[in-house]
Amino acid sequence: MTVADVAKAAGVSITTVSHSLSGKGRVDASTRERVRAVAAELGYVPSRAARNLALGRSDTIGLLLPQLPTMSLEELLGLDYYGRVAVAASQAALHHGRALLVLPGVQSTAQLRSFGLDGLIVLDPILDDPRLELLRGLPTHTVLMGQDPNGEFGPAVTIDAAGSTRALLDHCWERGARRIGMISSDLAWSATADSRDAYATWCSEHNIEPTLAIAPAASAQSRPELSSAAKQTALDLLRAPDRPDALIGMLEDFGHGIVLAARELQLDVPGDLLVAQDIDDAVAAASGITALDLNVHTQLDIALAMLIADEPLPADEVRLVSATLVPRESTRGLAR
Amino acid sequence: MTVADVAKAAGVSITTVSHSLSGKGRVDASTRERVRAVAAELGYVPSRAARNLALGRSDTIGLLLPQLPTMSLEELLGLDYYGRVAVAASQAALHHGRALLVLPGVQSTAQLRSFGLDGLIVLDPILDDPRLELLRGLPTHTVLMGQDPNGEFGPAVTIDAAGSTRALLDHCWERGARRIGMISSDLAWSATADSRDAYATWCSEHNIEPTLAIAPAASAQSRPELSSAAKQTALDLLRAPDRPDALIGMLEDFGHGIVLAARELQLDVPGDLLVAQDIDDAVAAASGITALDLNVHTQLDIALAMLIADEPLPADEVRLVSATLVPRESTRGLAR
DNA sequence: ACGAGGTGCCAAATCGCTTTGGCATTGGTG
DNA sequence: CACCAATGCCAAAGCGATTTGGCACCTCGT
Repeated sequence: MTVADVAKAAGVSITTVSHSLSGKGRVDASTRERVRAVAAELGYVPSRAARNLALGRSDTIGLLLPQLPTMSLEELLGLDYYGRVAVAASQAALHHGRALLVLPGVQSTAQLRSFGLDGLIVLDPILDDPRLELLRGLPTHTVLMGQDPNGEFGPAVTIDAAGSTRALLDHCWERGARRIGMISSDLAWSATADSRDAYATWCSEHNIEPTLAIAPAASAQSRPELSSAAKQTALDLLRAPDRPDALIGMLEDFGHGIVLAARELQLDVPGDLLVAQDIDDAVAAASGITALDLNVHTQLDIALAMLIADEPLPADEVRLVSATLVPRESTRGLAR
Repeated sequence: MTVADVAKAAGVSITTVSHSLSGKGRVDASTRERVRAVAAELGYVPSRAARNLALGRSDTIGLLLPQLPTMSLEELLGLDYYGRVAVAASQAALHHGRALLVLPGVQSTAQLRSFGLDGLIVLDPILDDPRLELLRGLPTHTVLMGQDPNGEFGPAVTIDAAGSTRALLDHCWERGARRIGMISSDLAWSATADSRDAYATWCSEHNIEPTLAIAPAASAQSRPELSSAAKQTALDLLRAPDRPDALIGMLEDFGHGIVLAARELQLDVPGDLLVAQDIDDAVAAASGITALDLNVHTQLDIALAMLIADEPLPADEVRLVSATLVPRESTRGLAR
């Protein structure tokens, strides 16, 4: 079933069929409708390969999933977040009339090029991300989703890490916490650094001594290790004299780890300790842990709009998206 | 950068370049290596569109995500499972040298055809699935992942629902439970029906009165409603005289709902009640709920192998994959 | 009545690759 | 020496769409 078949059936030329279907050339309205009817009748669907070749574009966008040096791909991708983004990105792309290729573990520029993408979303770049090297000289338009660690690539769409962190802190403050600690990770996301800075600033504004601990995540081999790393770190903090009355976990599963630590020390959440996490997920929802919704759909809509835009965007174009606080049981309020 | 450029640079014909790179025609070994070197030097990557057009295939496989009539796509897709499958399928496809398109919410056959797929995985078909209608007369090879509700389409790869259910039951039995109840859902997956049948059979084999309850999931609008539906159902069962000493939840979040119910009734898990779930996810892992690992990677490997196989598979080819029991705290054992 | 300008349609070139069929050249054989 | 087969290479014909440029015809305005 090709244009030629439709042309023959409609008694017109191939050109006229193409013009009729695309609405581009000069075709009599009645002819155009007739051709369209014939095409529909025959169930004609244009060959994507031929279109791509003729038009020089593929209407396909890639989603480059992250890689961490130590954590195996399987484990890392076990994080709900990446699955959610993959599905949400596919939806958004379809919505914009594009197809989306999910790309985990792409190794070489050649492989990346071989997909003939005409747009690429790079998810959660980290410092010295090996993937960024692949992008050099790539003819494809690229948008980072997450913060650019070197400030070298762009454009990007990212969560307003500072604002989001402050939202979490403010929320705990409102609920009565006065010694709010943060458990960050050693992952080289620059959002991590921004959040810590925001935390330090916020503390000094509120005349609070910051309590920042780093839980080892970069060396974790599996997902449960993330929460137990957070748990150990939380235990140390909570055993200290003058223990925090609120703890914020800055990675998936950290909130849960903190809750486990509290339980072990027989501390009530939220009676003795408020707990929050900087990213929402199924575990946080199920455990009633207050968290930030990163508004993945919004981020992806923006990313796609940037990719699809006619003129290429300036490399320093960075669009910030605010996270939405989802208050839950874990920050309802301290006992007194 | 085209074959013509490489040909010119290497001083050979286009044919020779093509043959050298594909290793297909008759080319002198030294010439072939020289051409390859030149191509690598120039960073030549063949145009996928041109390949696809010439070869008449796209090396691209689609993953058709499920749709439920009532639950919104966003909510349904919020289930971790689909995100995990999407990412795992992408990995598997890449591994087989294919690209994978994630397709949520595809509406028409025409849209489906427009992607020029040469393989399609249909995830979790339900009874009267509107998507199955789209497949009629589709030139594309199709494999169902999940059970075929009408037994009409095939081939398929699916979890051995009966065997898996029995594995869960046996596990609870070994851990001392003697009144094992099941909370199933009203979703029209045929695996659901198979599991219930297996449950009935198992019970009669063990001379046990079955305790089967159906929690409303098909009408749920959001994910938390799933666990609260399971919770309500569990409450009813647990308040009954001669309450079950084990409950198995047959849908994501059901295990958690059961745990919530037990907590509300001050029943200890696993001291007073064993809890298990038929599908593993982050919440089950975090809550220490015993669950079945559906071995998504294995299923996908098989599905891809079936799609890629040279001769088309018989429509009744169904490959069963066993689920793996992941024992956790929730079934450690009853108090006495 | 004649040219200008607009309208409706089409033939042919193009995108970049694969593959068929054929032409020399070489090497081995009777 | 003549013949056949094998080898190395290439020109050209697809794949199925888009798009350019041009040909006829029609309709005005003068």
